[in-house]
Amino acid sequence: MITLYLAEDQSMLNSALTQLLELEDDLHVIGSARDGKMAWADLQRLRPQVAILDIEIPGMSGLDVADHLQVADWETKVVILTTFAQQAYFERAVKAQVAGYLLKDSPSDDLIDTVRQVMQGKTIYAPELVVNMFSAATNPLTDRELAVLTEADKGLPTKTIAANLYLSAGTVRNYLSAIFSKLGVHNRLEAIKIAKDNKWLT
Amino acid sequence: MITLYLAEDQSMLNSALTQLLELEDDLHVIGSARDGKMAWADLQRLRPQVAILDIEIPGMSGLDVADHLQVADWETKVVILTTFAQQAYFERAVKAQVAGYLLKDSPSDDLIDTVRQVMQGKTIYAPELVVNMFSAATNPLTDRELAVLTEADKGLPTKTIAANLYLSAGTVRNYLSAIFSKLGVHNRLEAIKIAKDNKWLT
DNA sequence: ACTTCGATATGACAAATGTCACTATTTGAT
DNA sequence: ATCAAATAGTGACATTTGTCATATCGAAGT
Repeated sequence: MITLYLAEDQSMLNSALTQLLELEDDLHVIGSARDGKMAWADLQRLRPQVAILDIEIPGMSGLDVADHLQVADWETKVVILTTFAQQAYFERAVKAQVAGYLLKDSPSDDLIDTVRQVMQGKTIYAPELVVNMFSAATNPLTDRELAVLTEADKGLPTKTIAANLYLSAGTVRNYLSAIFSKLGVHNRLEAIKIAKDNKWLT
Repeated sequence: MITLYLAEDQSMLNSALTQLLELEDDLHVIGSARDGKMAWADLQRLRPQVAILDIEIPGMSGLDVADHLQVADWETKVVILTTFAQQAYFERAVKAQVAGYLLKDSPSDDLIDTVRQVMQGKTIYAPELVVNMFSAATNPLTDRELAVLTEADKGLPTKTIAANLYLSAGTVRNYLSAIFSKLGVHNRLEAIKIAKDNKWLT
C-alpha cells in the first residue's frame, strides 16, 4: 500500500485526483492541502511515501516544499505536478532531486503510473522538459535582478521596491539599469515584457 | 441516464473528470475533446444532454461553442467550467443562456451536483460571479485615452507615443495623467495592469 | 443659445527614472 | 590563493514622467 499526499490548489483537480487515486487498491491518499504551508505542516506529521505537489500554490510553492523535504531527508518521494513546461521550475525541481515531474497536460493515468514507478526507485520526467534542457534561452538575470523586476512588475515605484527588498533606492535603480542593459531595453515596461515573453517572469 | 460531453484541454483534469463522472450510475460520458472545434463537431453528432465546456481551450472557446449550441436550439444544456471569475466571460455565458457556470476552484462533487441540477431545469451559477454582476466596471476611458494607453503598453516613451499618434508630447502626458486619475493610480504600469484586468486592453 | 465634454495644446514645476562612475563585501570556481 | 561575479551601496547628472492650470475648438445635449 502506497501512502500519498496531494498539494494542489485547484479544488476541482484536487478532489477529482484524490477520489481517483483512492480507487486504486494499492494507493491511499492520507491527506491533501490547497496551500503550501499547510502541506508542509501535514507532511511532517504524516510522512507519506509520495508527495504530489503543484508548484503554483499559495503560501509556499511546491518547489519550496520539495526543498524542505530534501533537507529533511526522509523516505518521502516527491512528484511535481504542474501546468506549464517552464524550464526554470524544472531545473529547480531537478536540483531538489524530485522523483517525478509531470505536466497537467497528461492523462490522469500517467500520474498513477508515475507514482508506482517512483516507488520502485525510478525517476520520471516529462519528456517535453528534458528536450528543452539544451535549447532554452537561459535567463541572463541574477536572482536579485529578477526579484527587483518582479516588484517592478507590480507597478511599484523605486522607493517601494527598495523598501520591500530591504535595499536602498539607488541599488534598485542600479539593478534596473543592469537589467535594461542585459535585455537591451531602456525602461521597466519593455524589460518586463521581455522577461515575461521568455517566462523568466510570471 | 444522463449523457455528457466534456471539453477541457488540460488532460489531467479531462481524464480525471471523465473517469469520475463515469463512476456515477446515472451519468455517462459519451465523448470528450481537448479543443473547441473538435468539441463542436462531436456535439453535432452526439447530441449529449449536457456539455461541460472549459472556456480557454484551443481552436474555439467554450463560449463560442455555447453560442453555437444556443443557435442550434437543441436539448443540450451547457455547463461552463473555468478557472477564473472573469466578469466579461460570465456575462457572455449568461447571454448564451448557459445552464451552469462553475469555477474549477470548487470540488469535483459540485460538478456532479450541477449536472444533475441542470437536468432538472435549474440554472446554477457560482455565487462569486453573481455578486459581482452589479458592480461591473465600465470602461471610463475615452477612445483617445485608450489609444495612448495602448501605445504605452508597448513600452514606448512619451515622445514616441506622441509621434505615433500625431500628438504633442504634452498632450500625451495629459492623457496619461487623465487616465491615472480616472483609474486611481500614479504610473503607466499600474494603469496598464488595471486596464488589462478589466479587459479594456488586450 | 448655452453648457458640457472630448480632443488638443502650452508652459511650469516637482518627482521619479535611468545612466555612470566608483567602492566594498561576499561567495564560488579555478 | 586568487579572480570573477553577485550583491549592495553612494553621489551626481540628464532625462522622463506625472501634475496642474489654463486655453481653444467642435460636437452633442438640454
